[in-house]
Amino acid sequence: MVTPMPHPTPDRPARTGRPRSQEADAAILAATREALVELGWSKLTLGDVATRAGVAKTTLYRRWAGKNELVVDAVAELFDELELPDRGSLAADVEGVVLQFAALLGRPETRTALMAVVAESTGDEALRARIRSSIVDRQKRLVLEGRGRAQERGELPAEEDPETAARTADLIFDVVAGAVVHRSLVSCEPVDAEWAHRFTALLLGGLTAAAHS
Amino acid sequence: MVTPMPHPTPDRPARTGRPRSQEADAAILAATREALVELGWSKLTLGDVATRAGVAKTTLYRRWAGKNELVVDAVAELFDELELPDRGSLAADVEGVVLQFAALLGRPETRTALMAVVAESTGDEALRARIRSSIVDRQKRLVLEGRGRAQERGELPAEEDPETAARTADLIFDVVAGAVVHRSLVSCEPVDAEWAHRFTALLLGGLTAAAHS
Amino acid sequence: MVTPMPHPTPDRPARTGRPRSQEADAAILAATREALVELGWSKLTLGDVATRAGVAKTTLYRRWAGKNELVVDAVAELFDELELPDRGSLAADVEGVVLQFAALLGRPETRTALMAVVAESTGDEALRARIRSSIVDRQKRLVLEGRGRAQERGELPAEEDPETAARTADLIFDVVAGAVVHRSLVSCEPVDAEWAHRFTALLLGGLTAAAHS
Amino acid sequence: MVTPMPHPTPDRPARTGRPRSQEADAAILAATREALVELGWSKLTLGDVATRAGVAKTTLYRRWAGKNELVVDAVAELFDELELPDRGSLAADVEGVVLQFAALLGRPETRTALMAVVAESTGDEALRARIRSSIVDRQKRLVLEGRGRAQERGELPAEEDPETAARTADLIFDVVAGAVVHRSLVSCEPVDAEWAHRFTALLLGGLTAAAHS
DNA sequence: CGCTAATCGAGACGGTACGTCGGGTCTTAGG
DNA sequence: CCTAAGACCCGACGTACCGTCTCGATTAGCG
Repeated sequence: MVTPMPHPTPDRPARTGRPRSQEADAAILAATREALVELGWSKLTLGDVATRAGVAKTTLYRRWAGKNELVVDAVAELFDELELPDRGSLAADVEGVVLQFAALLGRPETRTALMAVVAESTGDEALRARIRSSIVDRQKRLVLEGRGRAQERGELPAEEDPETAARTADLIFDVVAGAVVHRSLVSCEPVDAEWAHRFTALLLGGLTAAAHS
Repeated sequence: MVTPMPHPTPDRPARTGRPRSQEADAAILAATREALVELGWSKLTLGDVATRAGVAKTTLYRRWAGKNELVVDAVAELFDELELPDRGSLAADVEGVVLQFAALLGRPETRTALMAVVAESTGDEALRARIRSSIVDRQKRLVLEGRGRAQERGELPAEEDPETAARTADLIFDVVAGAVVHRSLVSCEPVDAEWAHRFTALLLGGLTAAAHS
Repeated sequence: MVTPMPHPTPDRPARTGRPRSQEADAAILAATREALVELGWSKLTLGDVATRAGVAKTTLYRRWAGKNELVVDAVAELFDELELPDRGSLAADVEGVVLQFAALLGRPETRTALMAVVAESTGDEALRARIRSSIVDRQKRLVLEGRGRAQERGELPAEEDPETAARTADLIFDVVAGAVVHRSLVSCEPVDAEWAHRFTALLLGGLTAAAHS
Repeated sequence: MVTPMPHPTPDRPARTGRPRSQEADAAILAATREALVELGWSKLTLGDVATRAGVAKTTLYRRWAGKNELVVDAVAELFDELELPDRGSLAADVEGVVLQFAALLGRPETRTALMAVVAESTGDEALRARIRSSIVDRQKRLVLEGRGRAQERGELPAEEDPETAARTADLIFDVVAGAVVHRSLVSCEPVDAEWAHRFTALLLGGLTAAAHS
């Protein structure tokens, strides 16, 4: 399957014929999330999603090329909820976003879908790219935003080398996201305020120590 | 499927009837890894595994309750390869194990299977427990071993409170494993010597900073 | 199996969705007869029939509930070939239909299938009814037709009591069909012109004798 | 399968090793009849028969080559029950044996097994021979016995030509057995005293009429 | 207002894999 | 040599989804 009808139709207005139903899209995505919660990834069925959405299977396949694409889209928007409210200090900001992220991963549709699509993507470069652009990379904004805010506050020095800065941001992103995901989904231990505090201390301590070396 | 014959038979010796073939077990696990590499998780078929192993499908179902259980067992032993060779310093040890772990995750059977079974486990407590006991928890030994060695060397102080020590070990484990997995499988960036070095600096810096606070 | 979709749909027109393929039905029934000849009843496989018919197994199961039902339908129409050509006398007509019937039972698909479905039907009232309505009862027409023709010729008197007439017709039917089947399939002796002649003499002699008593 | 261990061991006394259990044979045959009644032919399982008989599958396969052979043996002896008690006249004798035969066919194990093994035999000459020798031909004695008795009584003339006599006996056998089986198993109508009387009248009338021609 | 064309629902289609079951064989330990 | 037990290979079962396809029936915008 190669995305036979790429997706709605961004700019090609399809000026003739019956237009696609907007409600169908919303109903399908909602039904997908609902089914994910109830059934998990592997037992989720496109036919079942169609039934839940009150839609024909054909309608579903006209818009998405398969399970992977559908679930990625259904889950992606959930990740846009993450924000970085200004809590006054870098440490507080980090703890805040860690807890927010953990709360997101605690929701069944998210925890199920995230790992599943990542797993599915290991042999599919196109899917991997879609995940990164739709989900992962969009969250790096949080790191950059947090660093910018900390620099404004004077908690962190302005970086000299932009390349080093980018690499450090990537490192932080992998450490934060990886640790929270691992704690939450693999170790299956709670990401509570206490853990967030200890983790934040470790991270910021490491950053300042690394900066002085 | 309800795990009709949970697994071989550890202590119930099944003293009657033809004994189960030891070679079949080995052939099945090897075939599973081979098929994982070639096909990936979702296209892996138990019938195909049986064929590759030169074994009847029923033989396979006698021993494992399904795809998940089989793959967990097939992959678990790969993780036992990880070791902690003494490289003379804590930093060198950490970098070594990070690179080793990354190399393991770079192998197709591992990268494919690990995320998939974790994903599958989000709605299945029994599977989650099996993964933890067969794969995850066994690697915590590396953290404990590394810390012990560092304490012998005098790089780290002997911990005062055993509970705090355990929590710190868990934290470190989640940070290391999570960061490497995230870097490798989600961000899809290489875990090379340079990244390992930067990560180790961050981790150890954070540890000593946290210890002084 | 509980006849999930009893059969095509005689009067319910199923006005929505893609209509069922007529060609598929014909191909399946033909493939069934072919497979019966080659393999016999017990080695006939629905999967194999589907393959021969160039049809998916599901298509087959959509229409028939199992092997029995399929074979009954596949064989039933063969029995409609039987006719009662006017040979000028009752005796000649009877001999003719006996030989025709024997020829039909000599064909491998018929001889194999008939006994098998009858055997299967001993514990299945629904199947028994299906066989009677699809195969057996339809041949009683031959008895009635032959009697009518003989009465027109004056060979037999018009019956007085319709109930007695019906019972006699049933008796004749059982005697003719039973004797031919038994001779052909159980005793495994040829039903040739000579046997047909002797049998006809016995039957007609008995009828006239019984009529006079 | 070609009867790997022909059958018990008629004259070869197997003078060494543990002797075969006599009780096992009886238990297996009884269990076979029991299972036939409950399950019918096609759902009868050799494993199930073994379990019912309290015997290992191996034991069963050592004695019989398969389902067909086993069932033939299990059913054959039931047919030896048929007798021809002297009722004083040929007509009464015939009616008696017809009713006896119908009663036998009314028993579930008989009705099920008879047709099934006959059906199975259509493509297997060896099985056909086994059935004929074990079941069918043994019943011809009834015809011969009845004729002999009728000749003693003077109801029938002594036959002149032995070949004609044999052919007539075969014809009668096919007509009687066929009609009763067809009435009972195919038409599914009761073989009661009334039907037996009408049938006997037809048969004997036909015989005397044919004899005069 | 009618045409054109893409949409919608429904459901049948050819496939592939599932997990189970029965057949018949083989391999144990024990009688 | 037999027996009970049970694992073995094999092949068919009937089911579930897959992704595609054909239907008749809606909707739009354009002429």
